Amino acid sequence: MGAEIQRKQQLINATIQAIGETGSLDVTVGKIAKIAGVSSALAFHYFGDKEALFLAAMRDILQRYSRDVSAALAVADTPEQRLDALIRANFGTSHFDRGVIAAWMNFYVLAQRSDAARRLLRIYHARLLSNLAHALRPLTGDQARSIALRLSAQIDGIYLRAALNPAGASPEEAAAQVLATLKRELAF
Amino acid sequence: MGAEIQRKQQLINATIQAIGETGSLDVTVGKIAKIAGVSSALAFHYFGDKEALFLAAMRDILQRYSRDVSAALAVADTPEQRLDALIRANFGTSHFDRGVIAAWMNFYVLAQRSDAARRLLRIYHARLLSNLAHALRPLTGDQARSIALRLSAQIDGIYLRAALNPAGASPEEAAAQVLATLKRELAF
Amino acid sequence: MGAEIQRKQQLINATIQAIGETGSLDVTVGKIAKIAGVSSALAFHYFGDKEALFLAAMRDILQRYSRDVSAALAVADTPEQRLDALIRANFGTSHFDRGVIAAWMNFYVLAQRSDAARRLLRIYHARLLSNLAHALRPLTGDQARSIALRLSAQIDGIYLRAALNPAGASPEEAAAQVLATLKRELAF
Amino acid sequence: MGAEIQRKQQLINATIQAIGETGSLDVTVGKIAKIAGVSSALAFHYFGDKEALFLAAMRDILQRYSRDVSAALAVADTPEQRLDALIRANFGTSHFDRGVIAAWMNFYVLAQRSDAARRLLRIYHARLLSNLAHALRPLTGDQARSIALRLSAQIDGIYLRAALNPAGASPEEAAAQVLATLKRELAF
DNA sequence: AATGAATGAGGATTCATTCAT
DNA sequence: GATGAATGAATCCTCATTCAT
Repeated sequence: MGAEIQRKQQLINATIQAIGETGSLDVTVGKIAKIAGVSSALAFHYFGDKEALFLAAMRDILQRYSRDVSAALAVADTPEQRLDALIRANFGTSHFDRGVIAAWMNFYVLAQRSDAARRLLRIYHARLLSNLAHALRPLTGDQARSIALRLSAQIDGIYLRAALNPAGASPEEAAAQVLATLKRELAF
Repeated sequence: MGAEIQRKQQLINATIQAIGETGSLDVTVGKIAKIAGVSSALAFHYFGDKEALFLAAMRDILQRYSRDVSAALAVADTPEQRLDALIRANFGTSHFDRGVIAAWMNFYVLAQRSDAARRLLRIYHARLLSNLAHALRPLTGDQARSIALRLSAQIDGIYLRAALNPAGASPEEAAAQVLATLKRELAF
Repeated sequence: MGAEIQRKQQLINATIQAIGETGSLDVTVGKIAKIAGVSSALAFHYFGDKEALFLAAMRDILQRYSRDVSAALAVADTPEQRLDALIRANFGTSHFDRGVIAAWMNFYVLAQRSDAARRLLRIYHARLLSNLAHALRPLTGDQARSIALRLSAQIDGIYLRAALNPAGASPEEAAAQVLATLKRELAF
Repeated sequence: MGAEIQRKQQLINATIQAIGETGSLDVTVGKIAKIAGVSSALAFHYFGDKEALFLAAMRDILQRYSRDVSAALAVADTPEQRLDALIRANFGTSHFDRGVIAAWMNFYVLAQRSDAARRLLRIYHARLLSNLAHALRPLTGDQARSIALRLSAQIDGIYLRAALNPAGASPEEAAAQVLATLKRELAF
């Protein structure tokens, strides 16, 4: 029982690591299993097929992200602090793990053909949007949703560039850009 | 001679179409060749291997985009018109062709492991940035580059969402969001 | 465990047979696998690639040959008997199996580009030479090695002709020729 | 017309060279043609198919060998000189060209399935045998043919070893071994 | 719960060969 | 006489997946 959860987590971690090494989903289940230290048959036993394994990994990544956000929001008292926390949460160092980056990029690809992936992505988008809008409302009223939209898109765009160009902007600078945009929105 | 160019273009178009149908690079060269109406051996004859074929397709997409941008800039007289043209050029209907979208998403994936892809992506990023900064300079002076950075990232982020969620914002609305951000930057 | 050894041996036997049917290494792994009654994937699973499979087959042939030689030497008491046994061991009927002949001919070809094959061939040459020289020493002293050299080369040459020309000399006649040369060497 | 002969010879030389570089017949006609500086289609035009091209190359090698033998015999006056010339002709430096060696090894392979190759090989064997026997007759009478058989086989066997082990015996030493055997036969 | 053994299906790539020009 | 263009047919090898144990 506990063993099952443990094995699954091992496999999920191995998946993220393996994807990170190749940069793509072209990783054999055999390789993932080897990293996890189990047989590939076990991966099928627990997840059914390869795509399910990848989705589980993505779900895991999103959950960790959610926890980060919750933790950050928990210690934020004012709307301004909330916004700051929300934005910074997207550029934490854990987001720049090779495996996590690769998972995200492939997630975008998968979202085009897999309903499950698309659904998951929508949820992430909606949650980010709603979090931002919620924090913005006291400050901007009706404009909240619209501003949240622009901010969240910019977050993804900046993440994309930072992730694909490690020599470029640092996570801190990346967050700073979004915060700058926020400042301008509030000033407007 | 002319035949070679023609065949190559056929294959490139077929590649984009095929990628669009699957949403991923998991398309057999055989399928691409069939769409192009030639043998798969010919694809190898002309491009060497599958990755080269895909890169050629991506290069083709970027070239068309460049042409669009140039054409749009050619009829813009003021800095404001320039910015408007640059932003709108990213949301033209051709960008929302299934094949083009799929190519972009997979391009992000490929950029993680293929030097050639990464190089190509950098060039695109740099050019967009430089175009925006150039148009901004007369209006914002020193701030131009920094603003351009935020705008270009937002362009990608908004494109990502629009592309992956056809039911969401329309291309026009997408462009409008970026223009809104521009307005706020200029007002600041 | 035992299954692995068994399957490998099946595949090796099938390889020898298949090579014998074509006379060359231009046999598909698929055909070999079919003869062995397993899937071609299994052949790759166990041997890695086609060349390794062929080398395993050649190693197998050489091992059987070694065993034949050992068995023959075991019942030989005098140097003369030893020499007779050694020479005859090279012309046993098992050497004239189509597959074995084909394997040898292709072995010579492979030896030109495969280090593993060349190494294997050297070992065979060295062992034959040393066996002959050892048996000759009591009879010829210092001349042993030099005589062994001439005898072993002649063995290969005569085998070559007998193998490629089944209508020519019989194995017995072939052995007789070498024994004749031995007689002359000893008489000298 | 003269052009045809020239082109054919170019292709034959290229074949021998190409085979020498790989050590096997696994050379593409394209590569051979490139070495020859012509199109691969031309090779087919002149030779019909790949095997015919290889056979032509082998025929060419055998002809040169024949010429060497004739030339050597032409200046030999006594039977002893004849034998010496015949034996040495088999170990001339031209026999140790990589391409020539590779051609021989592959010739043995081809002889197993190609009638044309087998026929060619028989002719070579028969001619060597007859040449040796002819030279031996004045010295050994009835024994000539039998001795010639042993010598010719030894020639092939020693060539095989020298060819496959360039670090081993030199051509001179190789010839010396056969001459030593000849001496013992004559002494017997 | 866990795996070793086995495979079907497929896919990239190669190459001898053809043929119109 | 000579070739560029084109392809059909293979073949090696991989891998997700299954299943008996």
